[in-house]
Amino acid sequence: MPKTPLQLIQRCHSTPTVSCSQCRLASICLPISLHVEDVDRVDSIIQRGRPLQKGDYLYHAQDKFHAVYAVRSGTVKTIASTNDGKEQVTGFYLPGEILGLDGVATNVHTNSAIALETSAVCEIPFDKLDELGAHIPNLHRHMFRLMGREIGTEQQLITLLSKSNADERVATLLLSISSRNGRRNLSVTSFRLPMSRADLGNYLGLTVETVSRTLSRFQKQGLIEADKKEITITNLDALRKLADISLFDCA
Amino acid sequence: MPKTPLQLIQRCHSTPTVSCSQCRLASICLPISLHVEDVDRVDSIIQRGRPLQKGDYLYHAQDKFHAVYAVRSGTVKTIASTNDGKEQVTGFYLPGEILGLDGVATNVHTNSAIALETSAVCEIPFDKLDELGAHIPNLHRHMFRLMGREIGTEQQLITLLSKSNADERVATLLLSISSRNGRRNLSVTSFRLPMSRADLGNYLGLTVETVSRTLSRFQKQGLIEADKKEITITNLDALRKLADISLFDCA
DNA sequence: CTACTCTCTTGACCCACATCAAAGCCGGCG
DNA sequence: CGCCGGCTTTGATGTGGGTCAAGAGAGTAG
Repeated sequence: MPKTPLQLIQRCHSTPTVSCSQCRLASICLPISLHVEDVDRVDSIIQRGRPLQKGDYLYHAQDKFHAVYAVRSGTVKTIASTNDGKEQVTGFYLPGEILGLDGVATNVHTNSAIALETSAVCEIPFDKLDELGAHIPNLHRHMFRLMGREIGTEQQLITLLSKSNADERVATLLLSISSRNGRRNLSVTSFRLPMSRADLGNYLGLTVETVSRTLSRFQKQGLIEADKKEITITNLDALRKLADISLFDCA
Repeated sequence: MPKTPLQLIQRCHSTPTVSCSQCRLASICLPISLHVEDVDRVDSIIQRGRPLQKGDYLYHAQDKFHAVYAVRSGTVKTIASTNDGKEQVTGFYLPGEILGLDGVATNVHTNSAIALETSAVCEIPFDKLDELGAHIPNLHRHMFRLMGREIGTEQQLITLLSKSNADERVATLLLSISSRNGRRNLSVTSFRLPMSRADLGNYLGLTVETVSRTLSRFQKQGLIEADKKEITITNLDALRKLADISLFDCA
């Protein structure tokens, strides 16, 4: 039975076509191959969620956990709240990425997920996915990889927060967003930062002011051009030299 | 078929007896019940590793991933190295805890694991565990919980690193180690910090000096008594008030 | 016993980033 | 149009914790 190379589906996903009417799990997750009929089986349990507007909650902390979510378009952030009311942005999720894996441990979401802009999200019931795994041998391993990747990403963020200064943090995040947009190795590349300076700062453990200042300085130094949320990386090598820790580049 | 309540095995684990000659997975992981024969099946794939001396590596970063490890006695730390040679302590693992889940995503460990003192560790081949899951329905879900817990723990550390000052960080860690030692709600409790001040600081994103100063001040304020690595919490409530973020208390 | 090393503690100083403050920019709406 | 509220930028000032330096213990080897 022929395998479905990921490349194909992924291309379909990054430039959506009519035929790609449903999210395809295989295209969202890590690069392994599934049998064609398995891809279909997996896809059949995926629900297309209603579109999210900016500020809409996908789920709240304390909600019962029943599904993970794949971002089709737009951007979603996850935040965790501490006892004393502080909020920590724990992740940004771009198209093709999976969120909602918090909650697997306790069956309750520990984060809230909020759309940063108009977004489309697919819902993947976790129990059904788990059941399907009994018939599709690779699927469980696949899900483990998914969670393992989340662990890896978080460890890199921990290192970043623990060991880096403001320049390194901001540079790292710019490179991360850029490469997750598929602009991995272009020497000059521009993209949109979908989140506010406040969200950026919160995620990176910095204040709004520091983020803003750092971006301004990067611009003066000719590393980037920044117009509000539109960013152009003009000196990739210099930016890379700043960001010794590569966030999200693991897999 | 009767279920094996976790309580029983766990008690066996925390005060090892002759009959508990092998680590029992069920006793190490999250509180779910397995059928008795399933517990045996799972245990049958577990290898008892050779004892580790202080400073010994359990595995190195870049090693091929083939197993996760359960700490039976002693303490193990995991560290991640950045491109430019900095090292980040990503976790401390006490008896009954599982490490090695980094590497699930890429089949290569991204951390190194090092014994902080003489330690005994069991090796659980991941592939075999995964295979067993086909016969033991709960097992896969169990492993998901395990990884989900790791994700939760890391998110709490991220919040701690991003939002807290030195006092909060140190207080949080003390409470975490204390409760993981089983001294959860005793108003006066003492325990041993198995890691050096340097490791503590590295983990918490602080310098050795700051850790030392903070502990000294806690002592002056009557929150704790500290004699080198021996710690006694003398004012639990005050310490709790400092540490708004509860590390490792999720599950 | 001394000498050496490693870890921990304490003090003095300094700097990166937080905080406080103010002004610019932009979109929405009456 | 002009007003208002949110987001961003920039400047001025303050401070928590990093850095540097010097001892103090404690363990180990000789």
